[in-house]
Amino acid sequence: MVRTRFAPSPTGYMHIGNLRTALYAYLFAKANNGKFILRIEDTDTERTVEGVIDIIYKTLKQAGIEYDEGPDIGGDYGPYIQSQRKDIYNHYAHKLVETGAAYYCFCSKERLAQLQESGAPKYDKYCLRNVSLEQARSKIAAGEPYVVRQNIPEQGVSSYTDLVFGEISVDYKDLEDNILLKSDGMPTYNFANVIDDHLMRINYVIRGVEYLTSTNKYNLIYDAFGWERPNYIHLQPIMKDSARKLSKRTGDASFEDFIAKGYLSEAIVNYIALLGWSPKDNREKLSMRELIEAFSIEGISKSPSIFDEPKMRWLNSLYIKEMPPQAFAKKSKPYYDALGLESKFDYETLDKLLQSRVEIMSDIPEKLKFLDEFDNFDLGLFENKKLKTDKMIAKEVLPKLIERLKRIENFDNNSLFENLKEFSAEINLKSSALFWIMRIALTGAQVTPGGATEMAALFGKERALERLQAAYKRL
RNA sequence: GGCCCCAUGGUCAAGAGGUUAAGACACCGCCCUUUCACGGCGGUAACAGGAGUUCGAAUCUCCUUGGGGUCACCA
Repeated sequence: MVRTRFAPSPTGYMHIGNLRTALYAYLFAKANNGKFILRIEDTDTERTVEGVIDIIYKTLKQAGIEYDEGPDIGGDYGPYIQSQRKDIYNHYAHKLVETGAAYYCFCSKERLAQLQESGAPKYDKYCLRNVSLEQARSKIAAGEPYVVRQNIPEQGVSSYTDLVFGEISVDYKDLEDNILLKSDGMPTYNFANVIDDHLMRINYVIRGVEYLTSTNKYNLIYDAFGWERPNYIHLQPIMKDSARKLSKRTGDASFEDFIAKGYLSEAIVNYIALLGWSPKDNREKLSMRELIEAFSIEGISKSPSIFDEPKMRWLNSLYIKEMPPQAFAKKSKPYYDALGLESKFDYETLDKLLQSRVEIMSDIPEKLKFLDEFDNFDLGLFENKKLKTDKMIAKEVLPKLIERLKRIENFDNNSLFENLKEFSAEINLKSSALFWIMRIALTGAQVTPGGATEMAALFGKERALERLQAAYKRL
């Protein structure tokens, strides 16, 4: 049974890179009928931010990434919050010391700082060499603060096979005796991840490349306990540009920012799935179901990928177009309300016009700008070289058009269109030219979410005539 | 700087010794058309550089260059 996990530390908002890591771990588990576990890594009490755990729950839920075990839903291997597992880490830390794979260290921060200043490349194993286990135990019994350090062999090479990068070997001399258990009794990531992954039966560890090299150290701990090492899948980061990682700190959008911007969660998930992984076929648009079916390690990229919002926009527009009208209505309403359109316009009509033209929901205000920016539009817009229209022709046509419209009862798009098409023949003007003039006079905008008759229908007879008259007056 | 990793168009990416080097986004053009959008058709654009190996290299090896990661009582 494949078991993967997503193990965020609750230190800030969930950004796109984190979400993608969670997504891949989820997809891999589900692609193999396995389990996906959520674990909260809050061992750094300083950096832990209140309330972030809820954001994590919420974001995963919203993104459709369902975990089988986790803090809020339980499971057989809990607790799933590291700060609640302190005793477990302590137990194993002392056990590890007994095996010789770790040792107690009493060095002060000052000595450590001095060591570093003196140019030492890493910790010098002072306490391993100068403090016997018995001495250490009595110091601890006496209440002296201590940490537990990993005892990295002084010679040799460590290696393992990453499922995407292949064999990764590192010389032990390039590895440091990192702290496993801090003086506050909390474990560091270096220790907790191993203990928990083993205890929680995680057999595929999927995480960022920043752990690619240090995984060699973690394997030493598995070995010391006689535990089976998991499989590893390391992921390159998502970049803002070729030099910078995407990060909340540099003001890059988080999942919820994109949601707020009017992206659909399905589109975001779809897009980030494709950033660093590709299916064997050419599909670009995949549902969660399809992602699960298509996901495989071979498709994972070995190089970082740059986040490209225009492509996500395009994907989003695909999802918007296929939304049921009611779903679109639900999303568009807040935007209409914010523009103060309530009771002025028929939302259903607006929806029909906009659903195929909007890429992300927040495009709506821009697309509807012509509704209130009308009075002083540029009269030069009447000029259209291809259709051979200009102000003069508009001035000539508009009064006739107004008279004609006055006599039309049905102000729905189709009736208007048929009627005015005939009208254009009667006055001997190309229908496209007539519609151009009419649309400009009606909206004052070069670009509108629909043609002349659609705009007229949107305004309704009374307001359409008012606008046409106002435009005529200015000519 | 030491160590580890990576390198195909502007971006995402197929490609695993022999291809006219896919496809998508973006961009440009044409068509459709009551504007715009959608849709359809087409176009511009890439194997970082240099040595090898080989009959043959985007694919294998080495070097250079560029980029990323890592060297915390952070994860």
